[in-house]
Amino acid sequence: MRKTTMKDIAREAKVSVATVSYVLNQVDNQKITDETRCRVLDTAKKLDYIPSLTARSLVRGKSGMLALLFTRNERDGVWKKLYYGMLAERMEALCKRAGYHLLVLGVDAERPSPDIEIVRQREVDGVLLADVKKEAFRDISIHFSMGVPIVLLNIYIDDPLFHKVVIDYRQAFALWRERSAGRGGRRFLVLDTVTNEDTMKTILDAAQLEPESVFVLTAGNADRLPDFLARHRGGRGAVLNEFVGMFVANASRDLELELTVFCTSGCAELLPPDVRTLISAENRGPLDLAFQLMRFYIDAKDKDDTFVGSGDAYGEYISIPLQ
Amino acid sequence: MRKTTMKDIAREAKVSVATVSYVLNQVDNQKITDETRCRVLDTAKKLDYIPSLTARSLVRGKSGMLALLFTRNERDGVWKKLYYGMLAERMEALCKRAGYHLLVLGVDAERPSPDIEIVRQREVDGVLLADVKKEAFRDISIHFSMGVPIVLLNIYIDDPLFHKVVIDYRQAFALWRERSAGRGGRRFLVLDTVTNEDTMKTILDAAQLEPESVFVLTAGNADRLPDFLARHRGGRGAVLNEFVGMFVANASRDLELELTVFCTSGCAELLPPDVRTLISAENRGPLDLAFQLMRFYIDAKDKDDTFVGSGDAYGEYISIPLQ
DNA sequence: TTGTAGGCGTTATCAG
DNA sequence: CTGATAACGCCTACAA
Repeated sequence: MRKTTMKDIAREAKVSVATVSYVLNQVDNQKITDETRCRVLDTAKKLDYIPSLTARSLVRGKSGMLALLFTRNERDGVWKKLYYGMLAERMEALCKRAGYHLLVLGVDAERPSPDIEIVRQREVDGVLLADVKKEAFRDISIHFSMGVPIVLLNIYIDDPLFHKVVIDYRQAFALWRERSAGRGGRRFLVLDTVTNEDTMKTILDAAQLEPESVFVLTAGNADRLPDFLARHRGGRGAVLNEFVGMFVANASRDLELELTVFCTSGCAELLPPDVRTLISAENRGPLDLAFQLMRFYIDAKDKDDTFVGSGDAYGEYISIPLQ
Repeated sequence: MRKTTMKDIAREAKVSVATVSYVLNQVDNQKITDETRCRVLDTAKKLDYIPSLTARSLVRGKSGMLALLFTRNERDGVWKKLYYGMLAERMEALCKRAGYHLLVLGVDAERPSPDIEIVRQREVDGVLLADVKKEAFRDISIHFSMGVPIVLLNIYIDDPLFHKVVIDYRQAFALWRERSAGRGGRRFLVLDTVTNEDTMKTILDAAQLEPESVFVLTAGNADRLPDFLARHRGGRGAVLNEFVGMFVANASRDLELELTVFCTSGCAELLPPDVRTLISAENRGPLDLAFQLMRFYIDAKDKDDTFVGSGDAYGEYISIPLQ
């Protein structure tokens, strides 16, 4: 037995498919008798009708799906995956509230193009992009220059074509230095891998630390972290994101460190009470703002086709301060 | 300027749409001249042709997407979200290798039906289901009784209709007791919220512990964990999953606990070296097996329509031992 | 070897 | 108020 379609309902309820469509979609500019409406609704229920979002997408030219894109990198450790996973989980919640479905797409660091194409193949309505290689942007701009609204999440890149929401690292590190000024001890920084080169550079510039005081957690070097931390015994450490923070906290027992974790994923609860935290205002992190921005551009595009791609509001960074 | 379609290519390359389709899909039962093939391929590239997976889905009757479903519960703490997120991240990797795209779907604990319907609306090809309420299964079986292959991930339920991959908790807890037999101290258990009642019961039965020695981490009670742990100073603790494990490790400094974490998400690296771990063989956890199983049933269904729904191989638990 | 045409399930534009 | 009917982009017998 095939899936029941509108045609089936129409036949059963003695009306036309058009009428069925009107009733089921509650089209308001069409007047339908209560009697027929009920008949349609009833037979729809009786036949266990399931609308086909595929067919709808085809005719509407958009899918009702949003995509989360992130780079899959060999060097990335578990912490990065936790970060992406959390992003997905939270984005799904946002999607649900907004009436969208979420497509999660890992992009191959070496060959980004085919993965990125999927966005257009599936007619995704909007994209959030997290941590992508600089070189990939050539491919990306080809795909997105006109068309799908796309917002970059915590990526610093000199391309006015994209909307960007970023952590204000300069401000955050300054605040960290200020807050931990009263105490002695060497300063250091522990962070996750960052695929995007410019973003990494921005972070390191803002940190104002010697290279030997910076530890980048990769898939393979976690065993060297304890040594690094021991060398900074009694020091003041900044840690980028909650997941790395949790790990560092665990690895730094009895080292009398003053840890400050930059909470960018809204999971400050994960951290033990003795570490300090820097959090975005009202706990509205980059994801929330990026999502909101994306929706804004989707709506704008729906209203006015000439809007997107004209370069109007592009190119601005939206910087999120931590406090 | 509209999206380029096959028709555009056909016109430009002076062939019919059928030929274009044959070439682009590499249909082998059709013989195409190398000359025309090249011409088609070239013009496709020139016109920047993007195939519409939407249209393809419509005609094929399936979408090329797999779904990860999980319940969103008010009581769930961050650890649960980490778990789901990790699931999503890893499942995406599996999907990519298998040539699928991943749809992530959070299900409202109170009103599961509408969320579950999406699977059919989008013509998803297969589903992995993680931790769903018992009552939801009535709705679920309506949707899935015939049709989409679905595998339950770590859910104990007395319904022979579903394929299930579960952790063998009885075995795991027995192993834990055996491994930690040499040491004194009270035993306890810390675990995440588990939405599915029968699963929770199975776990607690296998643990063989008094209620007061079990701590279920919810969104609101993390602050009471230190007290709980302190009451078990010097004891032997089992912890369910790496994320909770990390948190407990952090919260139990100087309490001289012997912690054993049941690693079900393949993230044992997250844990400090002084905690013990129980891991699935070859690090093939529930997710990997469930995914494999799902693919098997998808293939079976593709080959033979009468296969699925006949109840043949349904109802069996696939139990994963830890070691 | 290539072309024609019907259909996949919906939506939307016209007529009635 | 309701009904035909033409798209949407692609696939695939069946013809030529």
